[in-house]
Amino acid sequence: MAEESKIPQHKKIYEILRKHILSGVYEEGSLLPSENELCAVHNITRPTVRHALEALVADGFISKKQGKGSIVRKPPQDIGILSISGTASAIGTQYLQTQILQKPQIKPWPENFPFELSEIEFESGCIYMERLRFVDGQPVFYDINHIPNINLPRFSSRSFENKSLFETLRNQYQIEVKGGEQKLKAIKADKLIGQLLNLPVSEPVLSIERKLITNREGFHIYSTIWFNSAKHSIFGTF
Amino acid sequence: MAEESKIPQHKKIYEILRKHILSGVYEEGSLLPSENELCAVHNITRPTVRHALEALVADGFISKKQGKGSIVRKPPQDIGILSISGTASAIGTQYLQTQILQKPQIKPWPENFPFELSEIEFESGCIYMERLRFVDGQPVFYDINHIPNINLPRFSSRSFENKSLFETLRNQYQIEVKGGEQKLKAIKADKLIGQLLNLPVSEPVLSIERKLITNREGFHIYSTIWFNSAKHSIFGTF
DNA sequence: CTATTCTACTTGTATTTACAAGTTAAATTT
DNA sequence: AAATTTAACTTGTAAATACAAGTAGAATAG
Repeated sequence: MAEESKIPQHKKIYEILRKHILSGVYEEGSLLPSENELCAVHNITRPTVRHALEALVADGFISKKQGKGSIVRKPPQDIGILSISGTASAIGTQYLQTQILQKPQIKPWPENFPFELSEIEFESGCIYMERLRFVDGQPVFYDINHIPNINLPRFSSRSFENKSLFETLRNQYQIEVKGGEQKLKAIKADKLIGQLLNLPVSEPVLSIERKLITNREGFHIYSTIWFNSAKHSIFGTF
Repeated sequence: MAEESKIPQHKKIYEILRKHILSGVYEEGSLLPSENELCAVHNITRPTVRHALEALVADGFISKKQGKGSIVRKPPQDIGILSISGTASAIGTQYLQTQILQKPQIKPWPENFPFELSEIEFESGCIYMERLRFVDGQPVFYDINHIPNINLPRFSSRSFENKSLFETLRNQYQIEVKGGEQKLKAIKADKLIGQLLNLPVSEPVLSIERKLITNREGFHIYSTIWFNSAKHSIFGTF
């Protein structure tokens, strides 16, 4: 047989599965054939199949669950149009100063919370905090955070002045952000935002609402961020 | 020896290397110990080491080069503060209509182009195109694209009405977007942008400037996008 | 009928082995 | 001295194998 295959096996399997997911052969939420089935069908070994599947996981086409299988996800259609991947550093922490406007405080969830909460999240109440962050002495962004008060001993007494909230969660509580969703908008600054960010009212401000998914099932972090983009941009690599 | 290790080996190696990169044991741009060295030091096998390294690649801590080694990257510090990862679908292509304002056209690069170009990019000129995109009959975003005119036969005669520019590049030319950088701002609409997006002048508009890195070395895609966020948000999962 | 156990699946972890292919610098040849 | 070849690295691909661990449904015991 003529070996026209310069592309590796795992890449071929990746491409086949990717195409099938995008073209709807496998429906969203359904299971991919098991790794052993894929081995048999394509006549390759399991490590190779797993290599392909890991790439599909990394690219968001599937998620895997031990004992169950590989679940087809909503495909990241329209890739690149406005989409962003990877991890970005906004401005660089070294020049970023943080002022805590509201120390972590246990409260009930606000009414009309823009995201749907699970029962356990709702019953546990939330930890609320507000921060204002400065670059070169000028306020650049203001963020409020809602975190479910589930198994976070001593959290509200920790300092977040110079530490990243997320590094603390990772190091002290083994909570890692796995992904999330967000909405971006350009809006006019209202009176409060204008005051905080030192901007005239109705100047454009970038607003981000996000829900972050963590490695703890049902544990989400909710943030709203207002960004003063007059003198700075949000810069990100991905 | 007491086996207190419930966490897998590859995860342990990942954590060790991650910590060392973040704490500056390995400088940016330098090489990690080779896979075989890591095997010897930690007394594990190469597939396990590679598993850990693949995770580091996925998380942006290193990049790898065959024959050379694993290169330490600028760590994605400040993860989560304003950072975005994964792949997002902005609005969903099914409701998105595209109007080509300027068909792909070969031009020299504009003066004062905001990004630095490689010599080969500059000498080849660029393919320029403008699109206006609609949701529910209303203009939602306007984008201009600069693509280096390197080995893209028949490109300027292709239709992009209903296809994603990026899908075309992937399917017809095997060009894949591997990453990139971008700047986001909230700005006031000027006269032109206001006209195109059907907005009063000085309404807030979201602007994105991006440089995309592809699997072709030295081949980048440059885009500027203006987004009307009055009635829609940019929504993304990651 | 209910609760438990078992079994047959699934993916997860890990070793061992072998060769291919790209990179770099030393050794050799011209 | 310069160009070429070689050797010693590096990561990339891929097989064969084994067992661990989670899931779900069937079989069983109460």
